[in-house]
Amino acid sequence: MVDIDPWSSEVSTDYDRIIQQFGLESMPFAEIPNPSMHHRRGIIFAHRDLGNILQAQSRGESFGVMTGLMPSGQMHLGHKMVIDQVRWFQEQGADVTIAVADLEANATRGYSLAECRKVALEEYVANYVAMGLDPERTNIYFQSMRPIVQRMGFTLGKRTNLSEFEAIYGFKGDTNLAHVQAPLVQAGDILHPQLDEYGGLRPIVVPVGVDQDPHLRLCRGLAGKTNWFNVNDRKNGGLRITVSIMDENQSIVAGDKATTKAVFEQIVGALKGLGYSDIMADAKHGIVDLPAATKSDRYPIRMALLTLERSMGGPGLLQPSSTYHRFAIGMTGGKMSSSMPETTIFLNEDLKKMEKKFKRSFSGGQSTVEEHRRLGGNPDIDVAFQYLKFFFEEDDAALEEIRRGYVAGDILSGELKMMTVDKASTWLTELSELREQNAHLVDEFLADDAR
RNA sequence: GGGGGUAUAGUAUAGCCUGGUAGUACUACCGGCUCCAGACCGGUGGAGGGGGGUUCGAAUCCCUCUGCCCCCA
Repeated sequence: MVDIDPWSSEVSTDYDRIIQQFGLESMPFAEIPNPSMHHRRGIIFAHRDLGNILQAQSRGESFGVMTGLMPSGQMHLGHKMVIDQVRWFQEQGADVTIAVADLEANATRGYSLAECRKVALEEYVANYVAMGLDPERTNIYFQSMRPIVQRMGFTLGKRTNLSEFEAIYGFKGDTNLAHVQAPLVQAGDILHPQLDEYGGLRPIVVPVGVDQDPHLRLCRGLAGKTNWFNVNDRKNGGLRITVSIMDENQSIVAGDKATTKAVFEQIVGALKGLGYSDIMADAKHGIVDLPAATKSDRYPIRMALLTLERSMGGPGLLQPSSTYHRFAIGMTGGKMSSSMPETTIFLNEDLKKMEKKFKRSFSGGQSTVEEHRRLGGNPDIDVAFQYLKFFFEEDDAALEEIRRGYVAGDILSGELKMMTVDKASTWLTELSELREQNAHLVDEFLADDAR
């Protein structure tokens, strides 16, 4: 995990470094249809394989968005950011799957499953309802009630080992094994929506903060290792498909010569459907070349091969896509953390408490009025401004006007705080009303196996 | 299977040997300063894992359970 220095005004370079370090891709802002506030403001700054999602969407094919919740503690603004993104994907046509990590909360935090359920419904789902997710296309399930995710975690565990966990998570000999199981079950959570019973093969995107990337890297690695067919760049241009022979599929894809030949005929058959005229299959060397294929062809090719793999009895799992958002600064200027209530605002926060928190929040103002008028404030480190930017001011022009006013010294820090408090009050009040009004919908969000 | 260590406030820790007011730092909260916050100054909260024993009195000594750490096999 990379520490993100909240004091730094050179935030963008930090995030550039993260993109480098984590091997992420920058957000292709120009290609995002109907960009949200988070996209426009660069809050969502990177992704992995988002192209899969965008391609599926532009072709009118199905795609999904996945997230999870730990049913402990209260929902706060940090959670809102993720749900806003989930809702955006839903508005773009995604189906939504939400995992309640009750097994994990039970094993690592000592909550009973009954408590988990209560917290999940009353604290989390109630807010999802209020934040406008569509119950028709949202499925919330409990890990404990969907055994397939545990089974998948078990199976996927074959593709990794303790050394990798040590490297990714810093686990050591003293690590409780419940913490070792959790990421595997989580991989099951992320991948299982692709199963035929849960919507079938389609790209799934997981919006997260960068601190969650290790989970996704693991999950992508695990999924990739189960694939029977590889798609790689070909030296002379185009793409090359090779067959990955392992214990599980040896008898199916690599028996005698006749079997191998038949497999390659099937690969060619699957690719023909995509309209390539030049398919160079070489069963003897175990390769199929597509000289004319381009980078953007990877996705349809991959999907065709996964479909073929499934028809042959393989798991046919597509690596999940992901997007990465910046973290909002904590109220006190440091990190926002649910274990430190003074650093964030809860979605059911009392308005007076909220106001108090803003009044106490770190500012980017100067020491005296005179200095402030002369030098202006620094919105990059000013909590009130950052909260308008991340959460409460949807209007870009209005936000920019406030920013200019603050930088110019026309708006004092105290004034900016009051503006933010007003906005936050309105939002929290509306959210609370919506929670009440729509409480009856909570049940409709639950998957059949969660009722 | 055997042996050793450890458990103190939200966090990090002192005190235990030699029983007698649980101390410190950060955090939190309140006040001052400040347009506000921070910094700074002043103040206020909050704690010995569970059970049992010894004792007038136990964080401290003993037993035990539980959690965590380590060593040997």
